[in-house]
Amino acid sequence: MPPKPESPRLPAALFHPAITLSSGQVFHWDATLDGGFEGLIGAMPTRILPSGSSILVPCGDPDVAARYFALDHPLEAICATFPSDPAMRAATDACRGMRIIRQPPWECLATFITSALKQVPHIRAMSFAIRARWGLRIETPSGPRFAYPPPERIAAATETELRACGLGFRAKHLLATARAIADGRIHLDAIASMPDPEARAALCTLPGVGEKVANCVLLFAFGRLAAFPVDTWIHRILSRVYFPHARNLTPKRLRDFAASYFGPYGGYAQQYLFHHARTGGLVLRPARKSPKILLRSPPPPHPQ
DNA sequence: CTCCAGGTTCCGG
DNA sequence: CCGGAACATGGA
Repeated sequence: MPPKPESPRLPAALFHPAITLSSGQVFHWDATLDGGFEGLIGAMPTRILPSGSSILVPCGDPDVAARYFALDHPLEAICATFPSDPAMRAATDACRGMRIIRQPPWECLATFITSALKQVPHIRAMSFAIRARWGLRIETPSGPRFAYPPPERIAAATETELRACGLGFRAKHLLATARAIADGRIHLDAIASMPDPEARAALCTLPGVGEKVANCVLLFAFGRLAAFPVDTWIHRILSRVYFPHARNLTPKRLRDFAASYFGPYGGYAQQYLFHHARTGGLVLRPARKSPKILLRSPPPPHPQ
């Protein structure tokens, strides 16, 4: 349905929803035919539609949307703090308007627990399966949607049921973490007010949460813009671009480098590098364990 | 068939 | 602190 003429309008001079919502920080939004997006912010049905230097909010609460999409982040100033090497500049140009959004902590944490060794489309599929099975059904103008189920709901599920959502070995981790939170052994809102190192350490006590997932939660839910998740892509980028001759890069060395090189908005820099590389802007061949050998002719058959 | 994916955990140097 | 291996599932 077309947006009503009186749709609330948010000023957003530098906000690119398509890049933001496809950049692998959140997984449950749908593009609409008119170039907008729809999804849930928590349990609030929301639709946004870019319109010039602002966005229309035909459905949902504009204030909630403004906070969720972090329209208060001073993007120009943030990008100005990035190091000015070629890779960083290219990524910054390619990702103009991408924002690090503020997700509800639990659904961010749970989703990234399921993300281990999965591709972005799989993470999305698992999120939808979990939502459809245990989430609150919410009617929206374009049909029903499902909120992410709270920890108590997942804590009451079985590992088998979670595996049926495609979680594999991640099912055990999500279940144990949901129970830790549902039982009150861990308080996410307490973590929200801790300094970065303490918050990171607290998150890492949860099953299925290591350095990388903890940093994703710090960055994508708690607005800790210096948090720098190192996944396979970022590992490749840092190795190839910044340590082209290093033999064995340890996680610790990459952490130390990232913290000092990318600065107070390292999380933004990380997300721009990640998305630019993942969308093909930075050509990075995956490191193969056994490099393929080019042959002039096909190898002869080799029956046993 | 093989390889890989927004990793974490557990184990032995 | 470091390197390896196991861990499920689905798509290329």
